Amino acid sequence: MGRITIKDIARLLDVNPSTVSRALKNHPDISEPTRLHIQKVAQELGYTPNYQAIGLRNQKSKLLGLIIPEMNMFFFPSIIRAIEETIRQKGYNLIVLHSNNRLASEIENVKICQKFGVEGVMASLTADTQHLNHFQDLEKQGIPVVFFDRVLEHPTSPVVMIDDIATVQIAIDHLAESGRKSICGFFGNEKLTISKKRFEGFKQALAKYNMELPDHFIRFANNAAQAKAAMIAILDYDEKPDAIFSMSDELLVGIMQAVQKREVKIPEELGIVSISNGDFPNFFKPSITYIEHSAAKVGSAAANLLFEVLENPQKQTVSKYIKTRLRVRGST
Amino acid sequence: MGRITIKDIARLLDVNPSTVSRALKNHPDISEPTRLHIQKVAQELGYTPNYQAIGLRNQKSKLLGLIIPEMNMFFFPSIIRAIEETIRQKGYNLIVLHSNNRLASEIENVKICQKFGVEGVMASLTADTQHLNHFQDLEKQGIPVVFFDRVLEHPTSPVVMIDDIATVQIAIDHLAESGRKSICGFFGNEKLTISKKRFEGFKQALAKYNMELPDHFIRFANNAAQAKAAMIAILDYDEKPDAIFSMSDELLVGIMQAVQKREVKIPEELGIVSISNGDFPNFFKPSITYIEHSAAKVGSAAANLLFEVLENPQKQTVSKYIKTRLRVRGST
DNA sequence: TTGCTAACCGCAAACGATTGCACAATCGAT
DNA sequence: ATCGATTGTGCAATCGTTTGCGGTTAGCAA
Repeated sequence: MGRITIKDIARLLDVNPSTVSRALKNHPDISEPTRLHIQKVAQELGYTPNYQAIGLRNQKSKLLGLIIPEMNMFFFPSIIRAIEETIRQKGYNLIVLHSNNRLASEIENVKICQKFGVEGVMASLTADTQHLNHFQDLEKQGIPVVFFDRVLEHPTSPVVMIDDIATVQIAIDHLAESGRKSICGFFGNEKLTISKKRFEGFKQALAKYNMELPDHFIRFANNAAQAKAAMIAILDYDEKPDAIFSMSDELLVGIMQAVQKREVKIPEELGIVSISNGDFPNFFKPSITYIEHSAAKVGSAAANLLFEVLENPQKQTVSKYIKTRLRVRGST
Repeated sequence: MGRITIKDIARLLDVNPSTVSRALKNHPDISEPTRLHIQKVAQELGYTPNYQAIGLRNQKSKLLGLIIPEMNMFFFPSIIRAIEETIRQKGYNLIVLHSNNRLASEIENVKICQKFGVEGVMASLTADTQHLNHFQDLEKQGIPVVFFDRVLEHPTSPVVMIDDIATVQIAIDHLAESGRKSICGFFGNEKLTISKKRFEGFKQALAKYNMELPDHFIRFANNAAQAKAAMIAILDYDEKPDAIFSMSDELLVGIMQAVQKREVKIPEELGIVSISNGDFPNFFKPSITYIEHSAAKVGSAAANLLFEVLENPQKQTVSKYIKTRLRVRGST
């Protein structure tokens, strides 16, 4: 008792499958009575088009691939939500692949995209990804790729990201203007380009205010637990910072665990600013001042950019920078 | 300059596509030299099997569908991670569909599963889902469905969930044993079966200890913001509870925002217990005591159950209850 | 040489849907 | 009445892969 096919309908109505196909897509060749009749029967039988067959015939799949470095609670749920919403309006669906922070998985995920014949790919890279050879295979086959957030320095494809340098600058400006003089910076995996860039912005911003930057005020952490440990160490030093900059929600969570553990007074003893999607800063008391880095905007921009490339394959598509914005809360 | 197909290889080597196909899958009919040669060439050319064609021919897709009511940060990232990991070992991939808490989207998502020819579906329902007609269409076509977490009372398919009554009992036992006498309960959308069941368990557990339950100590909230508002209202009453039970991480977050805002002393003035996946309780100070409801376990159990049904289509497969466990932290 | 069996490979149909083309029927115009 | 155009439908190939069946060799025994 399998699914109803066009062939089944054709046999039942004693017409040719081609007639059914045309009737179902309102092809003008089919007379109105025939068309309506076929559509009614198809409806009654619960006909559902077979995307595998359609895809094979038309060489498209109505599928896009999304490759993310890991499935965590911080950034990617919002990203996925935004991408889904954007592409569904155009009749596309998403196959989400997580790389578990491993390059080997990422390479495998690209292969999976190929096998399923996705028409385009959006990707955010693992920390270990140092080249894009595996993605070049895709582009050789005419499958466009858009990178977002965790990208490489010189990608061959368009990219969606924030202006890291400027964003960090906003954060440090804010801290400096509110009188902070000794700022400690938390960054993600140091192999990631966004970590490097934000760190670069951090150094530039501090230089602007002639602030010193002791080595132990620069912390690279791969996850919340490492951030927590690093933050505890900092709080146990004699020479304490009077402000913290965090480049992500994940690090912020670790930092705040340490802050709560050591019962540091925020903002009196310590000011805190984080780059954030906007949810986690509200989970703490006081709320954390943040630079809004909207995952939703990144997601929809990536999807729209991908469609641009799909619709104008020849045209050189440029990268897109998402605006960030300071949201002052109670931590500064 | 499209992708390399079996036909391309066959033409190049002047053999029949069937020979290439058999060679690539180590069919014994093909002699070793031929087989090795074909495999080498396929490798060099970067041949990637076309799942659309394979699926069409073999009537399978190597795709499973996952339908979730919404893409939030609380439960579903872990679920997705666990399911992915489980099914990938068997060579399957996942297409994740979110219903945005709308029944219409859920119905559409089922249709999408059909179109893509998924071999099975795992689903968690929206609050508005009151019947499973749309899923019965799937099962009529021989596509098994496994429901998890947000399920209906009498599903026709196997279900993965926790023993709601017993789980809440554990929580209340713990609160009662630590001397709490006046417990306020927070529950999710009241149309959800899990909300109803956990509320039922809550009432039973309180009755066991002869505790009273004023109406305003029962709160149904659809999200963290509603939980926060409700919690603030409770803290502003004259008659305050001495403990809070929360049925999910999402509600816990709202509750804690209110607690922090009103600067309630935890656990002195108020004890808190939540059902939780285990991450969020650590984000607060003190850490929140919770009943561990492992999303990872639910996810892998759902995937394994689905495979059981796929591998033994005739056998009646039974539902599975995931064990929960009390984790005492600082809030009680 | 004949007969027989393996070993190896090709042929062709099939999965479901689409589409260029051919063809039959109808209609209007001359 | 004949021609031409228009309308409506069928035929058949195609997408990439799989697989039952058949056929061609080689090898061996009688």
